[in-house]
Amino acid sequence: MDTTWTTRLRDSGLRVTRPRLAVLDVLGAHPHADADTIVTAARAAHPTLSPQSVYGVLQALVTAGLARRVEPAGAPALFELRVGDNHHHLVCRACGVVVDVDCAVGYTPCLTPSDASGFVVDEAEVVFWGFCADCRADTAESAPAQG
Amino acid sequence: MDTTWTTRLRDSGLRVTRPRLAVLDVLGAHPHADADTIVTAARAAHPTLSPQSVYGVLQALVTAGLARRVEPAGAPALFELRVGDNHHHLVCRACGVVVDVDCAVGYTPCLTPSDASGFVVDEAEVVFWGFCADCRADTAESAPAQG
DNA sequence: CCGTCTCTTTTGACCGGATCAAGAAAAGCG
DNA sequence: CGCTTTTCTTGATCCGGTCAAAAGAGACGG
Repeated sequence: MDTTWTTRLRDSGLRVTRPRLAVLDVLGAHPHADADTIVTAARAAHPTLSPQSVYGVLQALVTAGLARRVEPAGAPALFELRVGDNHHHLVCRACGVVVDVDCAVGYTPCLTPSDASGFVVDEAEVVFWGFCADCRADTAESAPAQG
Repeated sequence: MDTTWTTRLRDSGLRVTRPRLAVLDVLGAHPHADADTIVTAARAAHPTLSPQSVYGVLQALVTAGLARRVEPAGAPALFELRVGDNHHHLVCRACGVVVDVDCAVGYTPCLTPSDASGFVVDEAEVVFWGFCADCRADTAESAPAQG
């Protein structure tokens, strides 16, 4: 995979460095990792890696279009490598786990709001909130009824 | 309006206090205000109001279902009074202005992801990102092409 | 293969938004 | 009016993330 990442970094005009390869490798293994998780996991490959370096790497990757930043409300930012496809996220209110989902109707039904109010919309970000199978079982007796 | 708020607070089991009425009044005038804006504006009616008090009031309102908290990525949390209807938001990447939009198809087309992966979904949060009419005019020559 | 330049990483301080905890004040009720 | 409970105030604290300067490593030319 390092070969692939090397190519992709070069194609994006970015230098190939150990911190970047380490972060990319972690993102490949953890599809929705937050910065702290990335730091911890990436240190397996690069023990002296600092949190700030990871922030720098992530920002470079996002700017280059190699990674995408997702910020669920009330949670630290997550990073993922799947870019370019219009997929969305399913977030568990209890454990915070994030799962990718394709848009409900196949193409992009939500990309056109009923009234754009003069806006030029370039992205529709959809977050489905709920409870995953595991947490639903755990909290079956005290499920909050919302909305 | 105070009369209405008084009734709604009582109906929700909350005591009627000046800070709460002040915050509700501000939310009525600013449909998508952040905490800082609320503090500043509410001080017109209650000069000694502290930021922490506003946070407390907002949390109480959200818990009681009188207000809703919205957290666009990269921006401080916003609060709005429109609750219960399944409306979404249009956010300008340049100036940050937020506009309400009804869901594209009238009812809730996005509430059912194609594959829920065992999740029980209770809310679909949709954020449309783009540029508002004013900012589109301002940045017409350097519009970023994304996605 | 080495020197040089530029981009990255590292280190450290710093910032804003938000939360937590304890005492003072006010709302609600009899 | 006085009591009880909720709420507001005050202050400290936490966390994720950013900013700036200096050390280090990648990439290109010789």
